[in-house]
Amino acid sequence: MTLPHPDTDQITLPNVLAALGDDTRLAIIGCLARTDPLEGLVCGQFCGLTSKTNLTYHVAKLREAGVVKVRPEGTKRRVTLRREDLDRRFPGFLDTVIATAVELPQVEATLRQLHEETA
Amino acid sequence: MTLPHPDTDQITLPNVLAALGDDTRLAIIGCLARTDPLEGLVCGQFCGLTSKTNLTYHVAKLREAGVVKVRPEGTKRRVTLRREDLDRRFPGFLDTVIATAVELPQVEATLRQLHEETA
DNA sequence: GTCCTTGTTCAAAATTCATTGGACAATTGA
DNA sequence: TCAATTGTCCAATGAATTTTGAACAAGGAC
Repeated sequence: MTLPHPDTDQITLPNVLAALGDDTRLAIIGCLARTDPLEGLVCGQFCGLTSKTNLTYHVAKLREAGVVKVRPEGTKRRVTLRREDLDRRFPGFLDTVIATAVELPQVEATLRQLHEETA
Repeated sequence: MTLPHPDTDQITLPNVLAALGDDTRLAIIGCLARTDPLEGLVCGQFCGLTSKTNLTYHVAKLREAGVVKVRPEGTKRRVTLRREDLDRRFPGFLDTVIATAVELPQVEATLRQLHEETA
């Protein structure tokens, strides 16, 4: 089962801005920006941010806006940033957002948690 | 009576994104981006977008987020983009937003209306 | 097969946001 | 002073968003 994603040229700025104008979702982006772009993260790794159910909701918002790609892997969902697509559509935009998003306290906390679990 | 504006370093990305993630407010930004940066526009000139009361609400949102400056001029309110402040805080961000915002249909319509009135 | 993990779905509740209308304040101009 | 212009304030409504919990599905490990 593949999830619906907008084509590159169907990504609109109002949608992207609305998707990013939320603390939880901005934190998700910040986390993704600080991990291997190809690897991404699976939903469960954001559990420090909010509940499982709520993550489903927020990740779907980001996916529908065209900000992230969600690829099923068994029972997991691998989430990656659509960097190239966003760069082509709104050159420079993602970089400036990321530059600030990576420093959000929620992002620090979530990533620290992940590191501890890995160790 | 001067209206409260956040200092440059108090402008936060979550607030700015939330402020811009709305069609009416994005249209206001688009209109401002296509007018003399020093002149700006007065609230009434956005009346094509929505009601007078509603404009007060949206312009206040933009002001509180640090996106625009609102300067009283008699009974009018002159609205200008805080270009330098936003550029210093999030380099490149405003440019990419504007590049898309200026082409919104609502912006075209509103500016056409203004031109007709002037003529 | 049976558990465990991961995430979804659904309906409900809570919260936030956007919009409206009426009354009003401030300034300008006649 | 009087009227017109411009915009604010307030309370209420409507709409959209976010959050929650319980039940469920799909896949992996055993």
